[in-house]
Amino acid sequence: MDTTTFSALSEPNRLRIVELLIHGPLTVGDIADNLELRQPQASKHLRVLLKAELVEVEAVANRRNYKLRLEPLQAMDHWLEAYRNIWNDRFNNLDIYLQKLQSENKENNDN
Amino acid sequence: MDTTTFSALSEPNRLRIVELLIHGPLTVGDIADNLELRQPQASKHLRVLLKAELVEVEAVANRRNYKLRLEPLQAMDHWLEAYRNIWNDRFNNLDIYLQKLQSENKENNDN
DNA sequence: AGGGAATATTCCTGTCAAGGAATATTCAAG
DNA sequence: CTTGAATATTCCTTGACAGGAATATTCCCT
Repeated sequence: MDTTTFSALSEPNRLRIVELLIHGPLTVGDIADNLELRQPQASKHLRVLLKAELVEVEAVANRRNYKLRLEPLQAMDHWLEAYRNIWNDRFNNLDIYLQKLQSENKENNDN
Repeated sequence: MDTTTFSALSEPNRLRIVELLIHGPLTVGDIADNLELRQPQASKHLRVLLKAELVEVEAVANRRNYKLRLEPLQAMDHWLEAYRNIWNDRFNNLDIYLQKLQSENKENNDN
């Protein structure tokens, strides 16, 4: 897992940008307006997201359409899998434990 | 989604600590040895992970056993869900497209 | 060609984080 | 109660990063 993804998302405004772009590509100005950022800061944050490959640009005339890239998020998802296994196991163990309790309880009632 | 989790994991050594603790609780010294960190740096990184609630401590005598906490990772997993939906949709669309191509091809062969 | 809109870049400044080195704290054992 | 092991904390220095303000760039339109 590459820390650049985490690094890019550790800045609140950049996280908000990523969350905003989930609905579709947006222009720098639109992003700045939506998040109440000044245009230069929006540009700067987008440049970081670009280097982290969390975003891609399409230039159309004067404007730049920034679009979300899913690959780094998929990598995160894949990285999480090892941990997901842990909490799933724990859930399963709890489940088995409860079933065991229940069957023991049934036996007691049968006596 | 809280940026403190991303922030904590954006430091390579801290990420390595989290990846190391997946196998079970470890002592500060063990962590430092495993990752070839100096003890004070290990302590400092653990303090950050502690504040981010990615880790918890159990003091036993002289030592401190640091143990992974899954909640922030579960939160990340939950946050990713919105994006997972996107790439699943895309996969489904591609799948449907391929099925459509296949059935059209069959029709052509039938003619 | 010139003006204005959209965006990027630069410069400056303040803040924060990380590593190194040294020191403080806490605990068990003799 | 002293020593040594394990850990935390402090101080210092350095580098990265974010925001503000100003400016540069690129493009369309007339």
